Amino acid sequence: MKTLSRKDEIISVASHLFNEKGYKAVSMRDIAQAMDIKASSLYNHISGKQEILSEIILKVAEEFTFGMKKVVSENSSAIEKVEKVIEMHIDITVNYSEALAALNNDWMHLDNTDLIAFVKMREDYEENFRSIIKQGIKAGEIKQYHPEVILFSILSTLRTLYLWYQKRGKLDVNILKKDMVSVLIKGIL
Amino acid sequence: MKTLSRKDEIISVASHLFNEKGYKAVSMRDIAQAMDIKASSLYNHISGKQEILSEIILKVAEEFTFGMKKVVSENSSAIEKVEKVIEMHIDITVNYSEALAALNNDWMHLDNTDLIAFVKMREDYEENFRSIIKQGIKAGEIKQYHPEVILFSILSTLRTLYLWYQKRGKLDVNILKKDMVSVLIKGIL
DNA sequence: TAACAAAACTAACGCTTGTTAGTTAGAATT
DNA sequence: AATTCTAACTAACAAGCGTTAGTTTTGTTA
Repeated sequence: MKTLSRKDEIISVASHLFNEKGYKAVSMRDIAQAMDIKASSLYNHISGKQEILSEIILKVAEEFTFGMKKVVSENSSAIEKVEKVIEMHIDITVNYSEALAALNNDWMHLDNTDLIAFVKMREDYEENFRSIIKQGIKAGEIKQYHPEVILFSILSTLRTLYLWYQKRGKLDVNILKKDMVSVLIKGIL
Repeated sequence: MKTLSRKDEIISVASHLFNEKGYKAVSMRDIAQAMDIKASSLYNHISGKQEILSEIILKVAEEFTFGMKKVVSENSSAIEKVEKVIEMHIDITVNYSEALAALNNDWMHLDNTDLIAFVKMREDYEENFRSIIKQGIKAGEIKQYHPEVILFSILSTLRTLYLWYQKRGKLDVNILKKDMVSVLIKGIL
């Protein structure tokens, strides 16, 4: 196991604090204090507060983008693809649960190019998911509900999962996958 | 139609700004500027920034508490109660969509007694919902999934609804209710 | 052990924050 | 007409913010 670089430590500590109070409510002095150093020392490792935020958010956003790309390229039914997306979400949630707080609540504090990049990734992601659902409806695999309502319903649950995962003490991943797939899929078959 | 008091105007403007950027990212000067007055003038109507936040959040939280109390006291099946809860959520979302942003994302910035009161209301609310679901499972109306997973899945969707309602341009309430009830209920029958 | 790099420190900067004090202009009430 | 109320204003405060410059400590390598 590789040891964390000092920069990675900062990002990890910051993720934890952002998760609790949000980006704007956490100061550089807060982050430094949690590491038992002074705020100015942080600047030996990172260029500023913005860099911390964008590293946290964009890293996870890229995971989602990559995962979705993989699912879309697969040769399988729409329902199977939806299952894969659900499982991907759960895997990312388990590995990055604190970063997901920043991604969900603080993305609007990204600046300029990072903000644009993030919004684009998010829109593309949703559009890909929407396509899978539409395909499934057309193929008769999925009920004829408004695709937007199905998309919204599933995505809301997946995007909020990090909160419940943190609260209900780190549930078993495989059980979680099985239950979530059941509950989210059975309703649309 | 009663005209808004100056205090209510402040709360309305603040809700809008909190909805866009979050409580900590909005300054008293921002709120004042949006009303074309100076920040210090706000203090003729409210005691401070904290009061604005707690008025926004607690008012909606009490709506939820009241609505849930009403549903619980009804003499109807578990599934009917779940339907009522969904419809109540949609009604509140339509009437307070901007306040819901603060309730969901900024509740942790409430202080002392307000924070305690809010967390209690939230826990009670979830516990009531959980009971309805457990009843429904015991009565054979609802599938034998883990109650926590059903609770989480439905509640996530309802709690995030305000975001979609804002984005997809104010959908028709009755259509929304019908679709949401279908999608959320059919999966657990 | 001398040299070098990594990572901490102190001190301070200009700016923004929530809030207070004291004042003023206009409207409503007596 | 005199008084009170409402709601705005200017000016300032102490504290906190992100960040920079320059210096010192720490640990590794030659």
